[in-house]
Amino acid sequence: MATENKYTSILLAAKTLFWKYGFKRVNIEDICKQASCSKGTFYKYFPNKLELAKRVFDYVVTDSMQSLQQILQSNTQAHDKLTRMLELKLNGVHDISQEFLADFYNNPDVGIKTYIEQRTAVLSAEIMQSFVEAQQQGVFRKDLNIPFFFYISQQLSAYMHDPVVLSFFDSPEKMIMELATLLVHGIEPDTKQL
Amino acid sequence: MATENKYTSILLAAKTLFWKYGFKRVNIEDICKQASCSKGTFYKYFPNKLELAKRVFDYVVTDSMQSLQQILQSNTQAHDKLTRMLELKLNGVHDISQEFLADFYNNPDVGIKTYIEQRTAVLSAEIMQSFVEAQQQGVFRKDLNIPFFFYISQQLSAYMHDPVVLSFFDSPEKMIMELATLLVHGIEPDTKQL
DNA sequence: TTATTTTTATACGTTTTTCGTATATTTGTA
DNA sequence: TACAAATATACGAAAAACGTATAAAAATAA
Repeated sequence: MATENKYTSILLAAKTLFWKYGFKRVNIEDICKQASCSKGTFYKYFPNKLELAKRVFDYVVTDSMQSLQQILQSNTQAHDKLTRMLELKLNGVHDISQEFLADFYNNPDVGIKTYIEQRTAVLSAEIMQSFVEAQQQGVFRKDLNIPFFFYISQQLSAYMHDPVVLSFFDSPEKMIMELATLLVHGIEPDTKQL
Repeated sequence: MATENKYTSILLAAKTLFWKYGFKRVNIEDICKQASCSKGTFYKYFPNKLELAKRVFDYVVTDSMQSLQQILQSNTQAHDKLTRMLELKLNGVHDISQEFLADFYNNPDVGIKTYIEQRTAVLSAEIMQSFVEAQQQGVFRKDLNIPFFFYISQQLSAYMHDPVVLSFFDSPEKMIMELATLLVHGIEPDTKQL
């Protein structure tokens, strides 16, 4: 209970700092300070910073994956699903600090490169599967090219932080709405029927 | 010419990195990389990181001060001036990375604390003087308490990054407009006349 | 071109920071 | 009171950053 909380608070503290400053700019004592724990407690739960980063990475990936599943399986319109998906990327996996990924990825540790590649591959496969299942349930039109759509929506969501793009809208939320509306006209089963 | 450009590019690179990560998280080679120069060139123009930070601090302060002067002396309504002033703080001095200031300020270097205090005192005096002059030119009502108003507007602008406050508005820009409008009703010479 | 200056790349010894471990003390809890 | 968990702190070892020096490369001027 209490240990679970300590563990989680370290995980969350690390996530916050890694997202903000990247991997190599953050040291263990920064994390301890943020998590309000001592160094001893940290090393009780995590062997080192790299392992911590792996678990943070896993945590975020798993968390985002669950959120995505929930969205896809929720009983709402495609438009609403899409809106929430785009919002999810804004705060989730896709928004992983570039520095964090770069630092993490460029680590001389031999295993880390393949680790991320495998983990990412599994995640992509799972996401794709979720889309396929949602498609089978009639969320998207039957002949929609899922991988293509997934790629396009990812590319578009990258623009969400672009100041120039954002300047076209009153708020990021409105941009997301616009984007969702735009995409839905191509994927909504009610509008486009075979 | 070229030396001026190199010097400036280092200054701007340092500003960017300090704003993003704070003082102590950034090292010389990060700055060199960002400024596309070698370590040798860096040490040609700057004796060390602390002196660099001082000059960055000076640069930003001077730059913001000039912008403020321009705004106060521009031929526009008080409302417009105020809007632009609040926007200025959003991107300028007031928005100096908290980490940067904290790191910078907490530096064990003996001189740094008094340095910032003096520099800030001078800046405050100059800003106050600018306000007084603007008041004499009829920008604000004659009996407005300038120091009080300055303090209040600074306090309010601190809220501009508060997510909760921002949630009341569609965009930060709208919040600034609201805030300016709110304040103007108390300071606009046309509305409130003796 | 040649001479001069500027910049780069890199190696280096020194200092500082960070790592990970260990231990005594304090805190919270059956 | 006993026991487990967390803290604070000290420590040596490893890594990173500092600041200097120098030779090669690039840019600039005569």
